[in-house]
Amino acid sequence: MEVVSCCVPVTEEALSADQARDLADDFKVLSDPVRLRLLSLIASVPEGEVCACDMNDPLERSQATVSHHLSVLVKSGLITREQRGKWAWFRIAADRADFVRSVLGGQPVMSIS
Amino acid sequence: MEVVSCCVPVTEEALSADQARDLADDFKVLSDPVRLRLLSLIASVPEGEVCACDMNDPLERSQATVSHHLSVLVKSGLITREQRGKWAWFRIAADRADFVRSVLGGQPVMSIS
DNA sequence: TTGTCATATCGACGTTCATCGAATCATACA
DNA sequence: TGTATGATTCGATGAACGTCGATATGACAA
Repeated sequence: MEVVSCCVPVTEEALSADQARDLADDFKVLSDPVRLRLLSLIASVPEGEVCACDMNDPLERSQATVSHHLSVLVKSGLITREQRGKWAWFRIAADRADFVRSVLGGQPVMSIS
Repeated sequence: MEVVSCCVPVTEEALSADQARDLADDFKVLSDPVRLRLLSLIASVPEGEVCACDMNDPLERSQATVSHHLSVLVKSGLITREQRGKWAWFRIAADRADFVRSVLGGQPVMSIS
């Protein structure tokens, strides 16, 4: 990083419009309280996975709404979905566990992408 | 952390409804591409601060829109505003510089709050 | 005071999105 | 097959929010 004036800039270069749009989309996934609670619910169980059937009641939302938010989380890559028999099981994506921990727990971590 | 089963949970406890709402509000600030570009613009200049008058053209938004987003960023505590003469100058809040760097640049950082 | 310029606020509009009931799809079991 | 149950998709509705033109505010200059 080249310092051309009195201060060291916080970042090296400004974001392009495309970069900003992609980054904003990432944050949009995390900007809904129901999605954060779903993420948190899955992240906190010792078994490492939760059945969709166990996520309706605690969140006080309809089954359709919970299913919608779960699909957004799956699409974003933060959680994975596995069908076993007639139940769907969800777990934190292995490669995003550190990131999820930081988002939910406030511990040091790596960047969003 | 107590491990009661086969695996170590990603997080210790699930979020409450209130915690989730507060956290979602934080992420909402970052979920708009114009706000991310403003943040990025301010963070990338060696001088450490940018006049509002220099942020309309590059973003291709009206003066009213840019002003609106700047006020959202100020309200969130990510940037500060200083009036000097008839110009308003904005800089990254000193205590959030590390966080902003991580959001924009993808380097290791601390949590959002 | 008067005028001009920079910025913030107001009011309105359109889009996005969270939500839910209903319909549909998929799986298990009789 | 047929029925029951879990889960997703569809369609509609209302709220939140990004956007901008117009207006207001506040500061400097003449």
